Amino acid sequence: MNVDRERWVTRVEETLRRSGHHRSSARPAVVRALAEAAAPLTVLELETRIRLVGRVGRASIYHALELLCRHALAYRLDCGDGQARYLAAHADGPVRHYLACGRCGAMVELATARLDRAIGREADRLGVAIDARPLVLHGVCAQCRPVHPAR
Amino acid sequence: MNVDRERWVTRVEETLRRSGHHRSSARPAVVRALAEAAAPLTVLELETRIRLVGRVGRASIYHALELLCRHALAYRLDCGDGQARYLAAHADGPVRHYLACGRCGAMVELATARLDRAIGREADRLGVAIDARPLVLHGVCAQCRPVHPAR
DNA sequence: CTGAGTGCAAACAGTTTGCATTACT
DNA sequence: AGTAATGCAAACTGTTTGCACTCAG
Repeated sequence: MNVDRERWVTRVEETLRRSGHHRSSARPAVVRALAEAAAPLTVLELETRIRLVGRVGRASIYHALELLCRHALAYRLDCGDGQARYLAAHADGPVRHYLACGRCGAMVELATARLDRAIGREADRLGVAIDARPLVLHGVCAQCRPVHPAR
Repeated sequence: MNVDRERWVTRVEETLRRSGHHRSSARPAVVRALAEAAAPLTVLELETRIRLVGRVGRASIYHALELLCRHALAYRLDCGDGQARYLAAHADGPVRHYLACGRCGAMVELATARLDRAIGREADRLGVAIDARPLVLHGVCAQCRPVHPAR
């Protein structure tokens, strides 16, 4: 929702400002692109979107993403295709998990509750701590399935 | 267990033989190293172990692993540290999931049942297919936890 | 003899880093 | 003025590929 995105942008700017970071051109562009993204984006996708507005060096994008992740303002996802994807870390609610469709490449959002509960129980049982970070499962989305398109 | 490993090696050799693949020096070394591994191994780790016995080119290791994965005889795991890890795909029982300890790097095996059930339900609900492949969660293992070392 | 395997070296892709320049505060 | 950000270019890392040579079937 748009409100969430606004709120996230605000939180990012405030967090970084309080940490003594300047507010210049490149990073805000990355933040804006991440905020408007419907799904996790690769660095190249981010760059493409940002280039629609202005020129930004790739190194700056990496710098910005690293900063965001370090402050837990964004997540870096590993989708298994050799390039990282980045996602805004909205503060409200639990982390979202995704299904990466091996056919069309879509990232389908999964319901978290059940999964998180199972993960939490397993963590308790083993006495380990499991990070609350987005999970990427692999499979085939509903649209791409050969039979039973829905169900 | 050793029986499983033996069985896996046999299955690998038979599967590849039936697919018209030769049986030469490098690949069997990779298979042996994978069979004896207690946890998923990186290519470098594999290479190191293989070098204890004889010389094998890195390209051959990659070739062999690609072949194994293509035949679903091994899994390639993404642990988020930029290098793939490989794991023998034992035929018996469900896939194993792991916790990668962010502190010591250990790969702790998780119980699959609960997790798989949650994943299966979510797949049904959304009408998607989710691959049965090993999952890598991130966190801190029991030994590395600051408080509550066990529990 | 044929087709697969091997392994060196070179190519590649994504990411990271060095550093001089620019810009914010 | 002082400190962080930018962005080019170069370095790095893990992985893939081209290819000549070797070897199993």
